[in-house]
Amino acid sequence: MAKAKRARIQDVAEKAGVSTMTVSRVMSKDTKVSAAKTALVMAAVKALNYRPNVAARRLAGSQSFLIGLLYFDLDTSYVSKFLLRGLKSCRATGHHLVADEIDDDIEKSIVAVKELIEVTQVDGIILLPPVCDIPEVLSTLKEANIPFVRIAPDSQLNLSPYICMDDYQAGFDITELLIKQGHSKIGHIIGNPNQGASRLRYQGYLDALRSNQINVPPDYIEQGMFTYNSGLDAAKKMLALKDKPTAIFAANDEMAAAVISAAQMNQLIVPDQLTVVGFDDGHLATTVTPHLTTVRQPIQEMAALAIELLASKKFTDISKVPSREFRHVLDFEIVERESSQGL
Amino acid sequence: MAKAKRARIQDVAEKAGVSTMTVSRVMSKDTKVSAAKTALVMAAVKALNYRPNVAARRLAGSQSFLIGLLYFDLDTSYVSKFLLRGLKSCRATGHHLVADEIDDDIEKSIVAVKELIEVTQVDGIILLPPVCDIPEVLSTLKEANIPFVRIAPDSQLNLSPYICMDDYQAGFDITELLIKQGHSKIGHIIGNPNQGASRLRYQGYLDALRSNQINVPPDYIEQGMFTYNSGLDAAKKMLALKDKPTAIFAANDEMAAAVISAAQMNQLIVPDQLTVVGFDDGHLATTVTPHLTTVRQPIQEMAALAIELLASKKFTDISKVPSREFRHVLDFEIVERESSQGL
DNA sequence: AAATAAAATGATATCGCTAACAATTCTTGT
DNA sequence: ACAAGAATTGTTAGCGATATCATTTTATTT
Repeated sequence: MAKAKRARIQDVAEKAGVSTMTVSRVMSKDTKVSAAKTALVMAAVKALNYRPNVAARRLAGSQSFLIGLLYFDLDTSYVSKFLLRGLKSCRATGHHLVADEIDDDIEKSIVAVKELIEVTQVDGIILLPPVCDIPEVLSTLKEANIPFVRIAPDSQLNLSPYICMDDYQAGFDITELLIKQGHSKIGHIIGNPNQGASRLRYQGYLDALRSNQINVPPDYIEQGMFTYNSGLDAAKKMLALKDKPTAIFAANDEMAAAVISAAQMNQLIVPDQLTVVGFDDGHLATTVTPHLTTVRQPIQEMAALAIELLASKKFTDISKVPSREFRHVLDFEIVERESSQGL
Repeated sequence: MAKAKRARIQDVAEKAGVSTMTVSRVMSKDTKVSAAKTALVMAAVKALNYRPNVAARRLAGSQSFLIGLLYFDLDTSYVSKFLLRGLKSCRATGHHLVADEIDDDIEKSIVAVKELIEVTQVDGIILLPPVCDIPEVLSTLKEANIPFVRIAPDSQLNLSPYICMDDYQAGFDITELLIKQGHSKIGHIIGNPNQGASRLRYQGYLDALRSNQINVPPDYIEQGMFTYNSGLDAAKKMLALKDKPTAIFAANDEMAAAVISAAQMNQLIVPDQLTVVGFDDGHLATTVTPHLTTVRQPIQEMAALAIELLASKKFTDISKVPSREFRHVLDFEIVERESSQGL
């Protein structure tokens, strides 16, 4: 079987007995084409295994098929997971990803964003946390009238479509898991107060305790910053208590890893003498010993959905979409590993 | 100042007083154009700030302006550093990156590679370690006659251009740093024996000791696997010795982090009672406490160079390039942090 | 210096698709 | 049932570059 050349739009048009424009319309799902012709075209597309030539579309049309990604390099693992999956999804739609780092120098970053929009002509932009909550970035995008999707934003939820997971519920569930295992002396290390997720996870923790009629002393709750060091400090304090907790829920894996280190310094065996659970399921979760029980964030799924939303052009004219359709909540998953155990 | 539309090749041609083909030739550095015309064109290009339209080039020409990246998800931080920088470099040349994961299922992976070549029509491929040493992948690429660049390959160095750092020298230098600081009881945890870098770092360590007339007992050398756990086991053994080392050089940061944990379990203060150095300068290096003294791998620089090589088309016809030009060695850097200290 | 070969340059026809508008068919009100 | 308007479909002309081949210029040989 000789390798046939890639089918072109004309081949499809001929096979379906319609004009190329009709095929083009079907492919871009844009204008309305009668159901009958749509079916004909779809059949021809499938038969010929037709996939539009992206270069030609870009040249002829007004779309660039480029999607921008703005990130802040706090957590490389988060960014890279997102990126790798995003790249994959892009391939399916013929889009390409253009990534740009936002740093502490907001002014300079804004210039970079503007350049991204003007020079690269992206069709849409994805904002990773915490970029998705920088007012200057948001207003720049609004002004430029560029569609954008935010990942796990913390504020101004009616501003754009966004994708998130239910941090509150996850905090609740993982705390309740500990309770079901017989723990009642459960400590918590709160995450960086600047990030909304910290608050939600903390609230979930509190409510899980409350709904099970469990009281914990204020010493069982420490403020962390999502960093290893902050987790270490918090854990040291908590483990120095006369009546120490039997389980500690850290608001991310990095701090949970620190709790394990602190426990080891105190000759406490995890999980026998102290249960530790984290949040994120990043690389660290399976790096430290014992491996962390944690909440798996659906980062890959978020990436796929973000690309899909932007590619669908559903939000191209954002004013036509009721803001209640902005919210996309993805499921999380609790991954039980060796760092937790019943009493 | 009204925003002028982007200059096209025709604008440049007119301004330079030549044909569009001449401009095209200059832009793609392909055929020879007289020095005089080249200068004219370059001047016009600069004056108009002309940048070729990638979509048009792709449509008209035979290049796809796509570069494939094959990775194996061993070390997310490595991949993502590479990716982020690669994406940036691509923007400059108008290329795009298509990433594909290779996993343990080699057969399936080969299919994926073939698809990458045929469907995506990449102009070239970058192989990250350890993909760059999988014979099946290499032979597939050779057969398809696709230009490729390997990053830190271990074998068959005359097969393709490659980019690496001098692992041997880095192992030598960091060991000598410890010696200069007064250490002579220096242990080493060897990396995964399947990766050539392990051997080179180990050899550098040995030679640094030898050239300083230092002998260490065989107990000071342990085999690790580049994983945290393997490092932990190795460190425990070494720290249980009656005459323990005063410094340990682990062949990567992950194992070095484990050494620090082991030290803490043994009530040893790092760096006062034990100096620990790693290799990589990944995320972990500044996550653990104390921060690791380590060798910074020039990953970003490697990414930039890889894209540059592929974009330059210098290696399009690999048979015309003497294999001595394959080798590109980039400088490393020793980063001193708190985990090391003189005696 | 004429003849020939080699190198540099230019003209033209696409590449595969969509924008913009023209033509056709289908609704619908009266 | 017929005209006016709405919805669908088709026609044509590029988008901005390169491939290919034709032409001109320059270098080389005798």
